[in-house]
Amino acid sequence: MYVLEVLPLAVLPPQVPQILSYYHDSNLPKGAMVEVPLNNRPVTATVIESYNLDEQKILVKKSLFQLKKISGVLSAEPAIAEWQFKIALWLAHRYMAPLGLCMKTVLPPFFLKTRYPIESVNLFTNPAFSVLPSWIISRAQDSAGHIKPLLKPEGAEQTVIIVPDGSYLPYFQSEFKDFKPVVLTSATNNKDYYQIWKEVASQRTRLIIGTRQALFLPFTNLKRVIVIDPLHEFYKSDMSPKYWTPELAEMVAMNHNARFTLLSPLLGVEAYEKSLRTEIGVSDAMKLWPAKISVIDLDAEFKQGYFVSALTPEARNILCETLKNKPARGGSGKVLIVSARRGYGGILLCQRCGFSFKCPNCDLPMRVHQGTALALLCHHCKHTQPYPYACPNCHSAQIKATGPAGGQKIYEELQKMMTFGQLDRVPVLLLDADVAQNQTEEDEIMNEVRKNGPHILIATQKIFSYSYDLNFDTVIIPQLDALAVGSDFQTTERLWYHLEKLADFEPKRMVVQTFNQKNLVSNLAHHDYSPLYELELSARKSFWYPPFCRLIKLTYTHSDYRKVIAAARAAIEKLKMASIHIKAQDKIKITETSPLFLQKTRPNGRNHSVGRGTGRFTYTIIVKIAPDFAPRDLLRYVPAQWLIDLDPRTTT
DNA sequence: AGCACGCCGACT
DNA sequence: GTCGGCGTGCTC
Repeated sequence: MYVLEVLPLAVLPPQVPQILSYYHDSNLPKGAMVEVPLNNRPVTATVIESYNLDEQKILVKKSLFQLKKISGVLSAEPAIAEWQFKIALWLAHRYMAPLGLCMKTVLPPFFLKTRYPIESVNLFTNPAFSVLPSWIISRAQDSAGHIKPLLKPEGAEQTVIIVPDGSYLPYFQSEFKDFKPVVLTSATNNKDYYQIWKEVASQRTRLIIGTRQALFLPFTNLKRVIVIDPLHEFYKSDMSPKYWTPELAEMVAMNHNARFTLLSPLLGVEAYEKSLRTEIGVSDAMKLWPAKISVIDLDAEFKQGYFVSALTPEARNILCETLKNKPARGGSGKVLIVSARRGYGGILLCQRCGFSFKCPNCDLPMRVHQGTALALLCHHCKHTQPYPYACPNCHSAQIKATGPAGGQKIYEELQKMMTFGQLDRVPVLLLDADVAQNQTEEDEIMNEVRKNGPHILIATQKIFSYSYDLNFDTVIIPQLDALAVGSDFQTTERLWYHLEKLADFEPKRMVVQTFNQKNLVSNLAHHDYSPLYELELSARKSFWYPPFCRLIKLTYTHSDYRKVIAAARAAIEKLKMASIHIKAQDKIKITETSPLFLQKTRPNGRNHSVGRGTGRFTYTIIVKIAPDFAPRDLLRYVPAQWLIDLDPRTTT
């Protein structure tokens, strides 16, 4: 009789051991696949270790519980390679995620459906995390031009280029077509995926371009890992394990002793800080801001009473000029207006009593939208209701929309200008989540924009994905401040990032309207970041934010308000006790927020049908820990059912 | 996370 | 009587 230590490919709660023991009548190698009974249901599992029961004299565990027999063998040969185990372990450890889930994340979608080649090349001869410089090029303009010198077409060396999402692919695919790249995305079907897998394993492929799952391919001679636009928010996985793709990419690069390169429009505060301490190479290919920037002070405009439309008179003039002077200046006459919001305008407020119109489901402010008529739409649950004509609280008719103008409002303003002959008639296009509900619709709009001749495109942040293969003569930001609303300690950094991304459109003119960021913009124009980083770092230091601490986001969701409060109290109490118990009070800070009412996201089984409301409450606890404190030591005490997000992207 | 078990209300 | 909703607890 043998005992198998197996890892079930299922989600096990963090406080339960992730590796379980079963009986089997024969020996099985690591990576073999079995089916085991887990809580009376069959689950696939992979063998981690097996030993002969007779040889193992000290089986203390045996007294604690009755071992069960495995219910079947799916593959007596290893189906999971050592390198896949290694990545899964790293993910589980780094992000405090269930190991079985991490294993599943690493495996290809055709796993157990088709036999696939198991890695035979002896990898990982290097000690983990050997010191290897990370190269950061803080300029993404002409990305392909920066990458090409790194690639060597001869030999069998492999390079992987990681992009945030599929919209980056056409540009890179065509730029590197001489290298015959294979492309892997979440849209790749199983058959193609399998083909790519085999080609990569046999070193027939030298260049792989893909989204994050390309990091799980069976590289055999990986020499370069390049991450495009590493500050992009899409790089944070929204499903557990919530890994940060550039970090995973760096781990993969280290395992293969490959050169690791980040290509970003902005270095970023944390990388800047890292570059002060370590030997990472930073190369900034961008010395001058390409555009002539006009900064317009919205405060002053407001005081003068001109502030009635999304575009100030100066912005309108520059817009008119761009369209008029296009042939003379040899430009394309294309204008991009970056709107912060979907829809028509901001939120609705009663001017008399201050009543604000909130979503009956979510308790979040409704946004003004323009359909066949003006209406209110909840951006969270899509609930819609007619535009009110009076305040339901005080019956006053003085209802006013406040907040930044949405794309629809800007569109309307431009149409008016054209009707009154203030602006040349050119096609005006709108790109936001309302107009482009799927990729096909988005492609249609973007193809229209790419056509020759002047266009005005009003777009939300969606447009940033196209910064590699699109140019605009003029870029207008009606309200810069609004691009970072809802952000937290990273607000300033996000604004720098957005501005630098806009520079990738290589505009000749840029108009930035802002309330609070006048100095920021003029500093950017000189492209002198060090003082900005130093200032930002000192702010982060005094408020104890990354990189001076690490953040952990804990969330609890339930439909019953009282349960959320009770769970939050209990969790906070437990964590505080624990930090005293492990004598780490000075390394841990626990921040509690107020519960937020949210629309339920998925109607899954239990836990949410108390009362007749459809909503769910979410409570967020932010824990700050010192960088040298091991998160595991505290997170052991987090009660079950709390979601753990280590190094979260946002704190809300 | 799933899924079984077990306890109280409606109904052929 | 028992069917089934849903709260509770466990996973070698």
